[in-house]
Amino acid sequence: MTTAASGSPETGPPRWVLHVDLDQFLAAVELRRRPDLIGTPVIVGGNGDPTEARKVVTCASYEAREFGVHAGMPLRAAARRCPEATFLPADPDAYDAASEAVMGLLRDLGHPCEVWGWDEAYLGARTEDPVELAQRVKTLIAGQTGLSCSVGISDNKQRAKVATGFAKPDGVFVLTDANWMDLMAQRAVDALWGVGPKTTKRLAALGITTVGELAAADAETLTATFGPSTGLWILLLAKGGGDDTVSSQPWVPRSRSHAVTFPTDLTDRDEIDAAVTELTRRTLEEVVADGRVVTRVAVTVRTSTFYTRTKIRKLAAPSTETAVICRTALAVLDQFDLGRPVRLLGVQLELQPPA
DNA sequence: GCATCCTTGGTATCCTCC
DNA sequence: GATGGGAGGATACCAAGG
Repeated sequence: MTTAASGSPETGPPRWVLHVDLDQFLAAVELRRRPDLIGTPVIVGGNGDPTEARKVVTCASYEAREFGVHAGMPLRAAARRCPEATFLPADPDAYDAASEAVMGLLRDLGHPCEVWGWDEAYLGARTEDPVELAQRVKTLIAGQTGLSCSVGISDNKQRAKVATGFAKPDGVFVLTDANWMDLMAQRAVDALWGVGPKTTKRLAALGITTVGELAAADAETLTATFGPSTGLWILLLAKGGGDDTVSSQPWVPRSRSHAVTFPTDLTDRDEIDAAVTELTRRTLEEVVADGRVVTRVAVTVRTSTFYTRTKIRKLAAPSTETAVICRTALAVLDQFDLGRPVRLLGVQLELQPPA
């Protein structure tokens, strides 16, 4: 190791950020209980029926990806590309359990551990040998759970996440100031974590298409285009910077929501009302089970033309009362012009911070 | 009493990620 | 010709209040 991570005191080992990412997580959990499918294309999504309309791929095994199948693709399209694949329904309980087993192992390592969803976590560690730690993590997870993971190593979360991309599958990769520009300068800006298709397009309008060009861009131009916060943030990302905090504090959700895309569009107002009421009740039950209290109620409507809008209303006072919250949801729904068939309805409950 | 500036709260939308 | 579901942060705009 030639380059020390930042943030270390004058004495003691440097501080590193390790991004641990489970490989093809949902598919891997399925393969663990269906070893006969190892080495074959497996596609997880919907209810496991590849002819099901309006459902998409949640996770594709590496073998399925070779056919061009990827997350977010309609199941029917996936079936056309890879008819020999095994299609499996999503099993959230199994993924919850597998994820918790892995995160428990990571927390027990004694380093700050920040969990990011089902299949990712960051470790903050002071060590002279982060690669050894990464290998130890991989061995531990594989031995205890049978799951493989990749580990990206850097001095901040964003760059560690990019490093994981170089590590996949089942590898370890170190990305620091020493090799950042060599590896990233010629890549398109959307190689940066946090730069998506919209930002890529707006940057292209400024004549910026690569990470190197973005890193050399004028800060004032960027802030004028993207605002003071986002403009400086993407400039920092391009230079290899990012957020170097790793917190073990448990994640506290700010909201809870559910949405459904209907197999056929709804046109009957009573049916629409009933669907919003059902979504509200289901979401509220989960909120109450978590001991949380609702402050605002949002309703999302997507019409048959894919026109999607959200409206939101603050409650007169924080509440967990079903009648109050359902009434509010229906009142918000009432603000929409429901002249077109409804494809999707969603309800989001915003929550009071816990005391 | 009126105009102006600043702050804050509320809402809507955009963008990104897994 | 097809576009799921869940979540969070940033930005923009408007209205109200000081």
